[in-house]
Amino acid sequence: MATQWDGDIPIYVQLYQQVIRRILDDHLLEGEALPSVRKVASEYQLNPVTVSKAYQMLQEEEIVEKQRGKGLFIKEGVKKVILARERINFLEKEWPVVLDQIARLNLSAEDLLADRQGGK
Amino acid sequence: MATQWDGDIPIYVQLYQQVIRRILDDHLLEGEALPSVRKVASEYQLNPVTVSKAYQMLQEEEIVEKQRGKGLFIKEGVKKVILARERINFLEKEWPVVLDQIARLNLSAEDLLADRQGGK
DNA sequence: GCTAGTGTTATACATCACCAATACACCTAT
DNA sequence: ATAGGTGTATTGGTGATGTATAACACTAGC
Repeated sequence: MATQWDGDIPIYVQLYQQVIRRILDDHLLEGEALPSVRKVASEYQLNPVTVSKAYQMLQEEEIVEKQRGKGLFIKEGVKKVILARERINFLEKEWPVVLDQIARLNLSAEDLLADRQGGK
Repeated sequence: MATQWDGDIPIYVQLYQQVIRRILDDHLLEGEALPSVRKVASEYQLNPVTVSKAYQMLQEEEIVEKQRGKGLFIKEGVKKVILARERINFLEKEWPVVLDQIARLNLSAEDLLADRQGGK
């Protein structure tokens, strides 16, 4: 889905982030298998090892489980954990920086949040 | 002021960003000289060439002007230009990504605006 | 003229992250 | 057993980053 890569971020990190996003968006469901490294690699014109590197991050974080010779599977109950973790990370790390920038640019966070559409 | 460097971003880019921020925050004023490369280098334990690299970016963007043998000086009228440029960049590139993430994490305006400090 | 201050350039160097090519180990089905 | 599907360990190349060192050209003050 990432039409192009952000040259400032390693591709395998972007792939990792994509999986996280797809889990949160219910495009990847718990219990499902990740697309194979070779499939992703051919889809994006990458080396399978590059994809594997992204998948290793997911294993280290216990988001995904390896079944030898079969593939990687999304663990049960993981969406909830990711959601909680990402919320904390966003609120503590990313959002304060954004707020700083908003203030520096003399913009209003209230206005920006109010102006979004489809918000509920 | 950056107590530590963000390992994911080249130091010279962070130095560049710092100058931009200091101009917007009125810590660096139009007409003023930038601190010399050697001073900054010694302050942060860096190589002068690394600092120079940041200063070159500022020259290429016409934010700063070289006076041979004297130093680099912030051009007049530049704050306004930077502010406009940064606003556009923020609204078109950064903010949409932030909004996406906010939606994905089901965060509300209350969550985001609750207890921030220094608000005006 | 001399000295000390500007930024810049050139060279060499070490290090590291990134990514690709290859080969390997494993599982499953036929 | 063979073929085709998993992920991955290894190796090597490339480029970016930052340092070290030195030299250069210019300005300012004495």
